[in-house]
Amino acid sequence: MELLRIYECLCDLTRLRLLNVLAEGPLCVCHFQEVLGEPQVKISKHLGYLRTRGLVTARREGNWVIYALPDVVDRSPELDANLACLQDCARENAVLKRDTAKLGKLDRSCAPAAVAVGVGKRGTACGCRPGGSR
Amino acid sequence: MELLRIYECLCDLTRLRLLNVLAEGPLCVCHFQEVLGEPQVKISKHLGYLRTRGLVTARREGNWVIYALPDVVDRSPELDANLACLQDCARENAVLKRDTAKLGKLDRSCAPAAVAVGVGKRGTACGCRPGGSR
DNA sequence: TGACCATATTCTCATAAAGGAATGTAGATT
DNA sequence: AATCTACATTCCTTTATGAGAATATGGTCA
Repeated sequence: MELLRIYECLCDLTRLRLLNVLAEGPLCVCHFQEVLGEPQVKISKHLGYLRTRGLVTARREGNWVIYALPDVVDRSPELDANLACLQDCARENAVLKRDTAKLGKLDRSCAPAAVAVGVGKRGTACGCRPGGSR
Repeated sequence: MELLRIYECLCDLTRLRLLNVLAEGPLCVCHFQEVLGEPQVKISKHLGYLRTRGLVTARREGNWVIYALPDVVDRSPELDANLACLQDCARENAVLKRDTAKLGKLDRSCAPAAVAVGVGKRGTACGCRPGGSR
């Protein structure tokens, strides 16, 4: 039951926050770390969880990995409905709103737009400094 | 976070089926048993789970207990949105559709409509025979 | 090649959740 | 009072889930 898999993805706070942030556009792992303020393992594992269940996609871009929601045409009706519902609910939710606000204040140096402009070629370090990997 | 509690309720198949059936109207436990084809403990425990989290209400009616979705005015926006979303998704889901169809074929002798008509007074056994409690 | 950066995986532990058997309970019937 | 019916709870076992520390991987840069 695909619907059930969707809800299993939604029933954890960290994953809810990840999906909420992703609704604003694709993002790399280090920016998730910064926005959520959670350690790298945690972020990475939950992104992996979402990925294996088809709730997000991932592509490598130089040193970092960009996660995104599936293209609208690729979404099942259930997924589409639930992502929309989550968006609705997020507007009344303190935690999710705070994350979204925090995201807005970042200069997303490794967001796909920036990457497309050539950051990938020059390969300067990613803009965010959540304290590094360890 | 209330939204999270909702998703925690939705991330189990049995509970999903219970809520889906409840969308058709209030129902007693023995009818849930019959529609889902699951043992009494399982049904009862999951209804308890939903109840403590405010996803359903329960009232005693003679020998049996009638469960229902909260009145629309009592629902949080999040709950309302997600119940509506579930309804949408249910229309494309084999298991949920089958449950709903099976429910339609029951004569719900202990449904509140019937109870209001006086079955409670006479107290004949409930229409369903899922094999009894043990 | 070797250092480095961003990310993923493995191991381990603690906690939670689901299922079933057996038993308890509230209210109705006789 | 004894019994029955519908439902809830307790106890136990099994399985799943989440978290963190440590380590590995894939790609980049000097």
